[in-house]
Amino acid sequence: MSIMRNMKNENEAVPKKAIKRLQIIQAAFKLFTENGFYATGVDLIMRQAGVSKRTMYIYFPTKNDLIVAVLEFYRINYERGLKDLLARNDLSNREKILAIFDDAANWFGDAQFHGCLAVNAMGEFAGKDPAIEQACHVFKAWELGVFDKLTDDLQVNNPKDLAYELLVLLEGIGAIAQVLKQPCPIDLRQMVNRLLDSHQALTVAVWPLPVEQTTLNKLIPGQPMPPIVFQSP
Amino acid sequence: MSIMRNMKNENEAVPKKAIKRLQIIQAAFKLFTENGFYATGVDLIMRQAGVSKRTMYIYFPTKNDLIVAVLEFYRINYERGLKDLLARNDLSNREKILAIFDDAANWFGDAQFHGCLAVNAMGEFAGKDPAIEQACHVFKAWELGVFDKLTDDLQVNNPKDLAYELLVLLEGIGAIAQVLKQPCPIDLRQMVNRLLDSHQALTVAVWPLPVEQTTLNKLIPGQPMPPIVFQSP
DNA sequence: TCAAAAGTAAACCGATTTGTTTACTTGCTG
DNA sequence: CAGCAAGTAAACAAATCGGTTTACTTTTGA
Repeated sequence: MSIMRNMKNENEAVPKKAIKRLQIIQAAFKLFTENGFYATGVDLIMRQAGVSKRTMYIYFPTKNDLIVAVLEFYRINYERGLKDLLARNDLSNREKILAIFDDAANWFGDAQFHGCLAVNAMGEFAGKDPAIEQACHVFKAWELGVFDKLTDDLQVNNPKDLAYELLVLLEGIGAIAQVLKQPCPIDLRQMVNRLLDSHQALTVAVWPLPVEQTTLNKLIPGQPMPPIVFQSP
Repeated sequence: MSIMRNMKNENEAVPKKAIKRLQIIQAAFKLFTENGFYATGVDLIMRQAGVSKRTMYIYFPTKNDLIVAVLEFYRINYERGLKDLLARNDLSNREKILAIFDDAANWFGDAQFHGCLAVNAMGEFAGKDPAIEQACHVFKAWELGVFDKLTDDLQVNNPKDLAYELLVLLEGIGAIAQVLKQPCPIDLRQMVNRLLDSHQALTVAVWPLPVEQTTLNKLIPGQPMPPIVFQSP
């Protein structure tokens, strides 16, 4: 069970007032994910949530308000799912990054995977509802921020760039999985490892032997060489 | 002007019968791209196409039939835009790949960029209309095929994997651009080059200096070393 | 205990949706 | 030039949309 599919039911221990609100959001989240936003009517949402339409419109005066709340829930749910992993101190940052991709690959491989909700929302509301656009932006910026925190104390020259490129991989894998609906044919861990290596170490492929020592010396004059990493071709 | 935004007007020299059809498809393509599928009504499409509703429903019995035709047009339009580039014999395959990403970066950087139409369509119709799903699948499989052709006579171990990973980059960059609406902060050519290098050459990062010649020799015992490539860190 | 708060169920509203039909006009071609 | 194919414009239909309102019931807390 991947993080994003694991919707924890902590409806207890929460102010009772907020329970109804959460019921609505969770039902709407499921329906929006599976059927899209425009295609999901409010009548169906209220029926699935077990809530009257009047109550719904007290908590969310418009459907778009509900959509914004669902996108915030989407992010908070993901954040909570990652919390334990990110807090572990027995894992290196590289291992945490790899774990994120392992989990994502598991999620994307689900036949029920319908793509990133924020991307889908942009496809339907870009240029039409600023609040929804903003919520999508916040989600994606948060994702980038997760990788930022994991790369900034890594020994790399441009941790921000590395974080962005990791997000590129994550989004790319997801988008393709959403459309092709086939198991990802590549070794994702290997791809991530290679990306990390290419940032963490000065990478040089050599041919033919013998390589002159002077060639290696002038790669980055005056700078210490980064760690040695071997990669299979 | 990127390939995907350049909608050639070859309405002349085409059977007059098909002109109306193309008018409808082009208008629908623009509206679906900018406003989404569900949110775009057929009345607006027919008005923008300068065509009566009756004519529209003769060419496309249902709105979803039109959507399928638009997705096919989306692919054919892209294919035609790439044709000249792919046919050039003064460019290496690596240069053609880089040119595709240059063009895509230009396209994604447009403030009017609304993401890949096939991905957006899946977000709205996944699990609801098999014909639309199929059209999206065909589009993405075609994109993968373009990279397949460009990598299979490259000197790499797993050209299919490389092609898939190139598509991952393309999709990832696009999805992030769609949501964040910010200029891509990374050096895309460098990222692509590094990916190609990592497949084309045995890559090894070295530290610390001096590196012993024997270290290099034992990388892959008995196998010839691949070509030398220097990459900036 | 009792009144306010919060919830339900369902009718209702006007606007909009896809899709159909009718009456009329244009344009090509034998 | 006659006639048919193909087009337009607009009214129309049935369903559904987001959202409101009304009448009634349940829950809750001082």
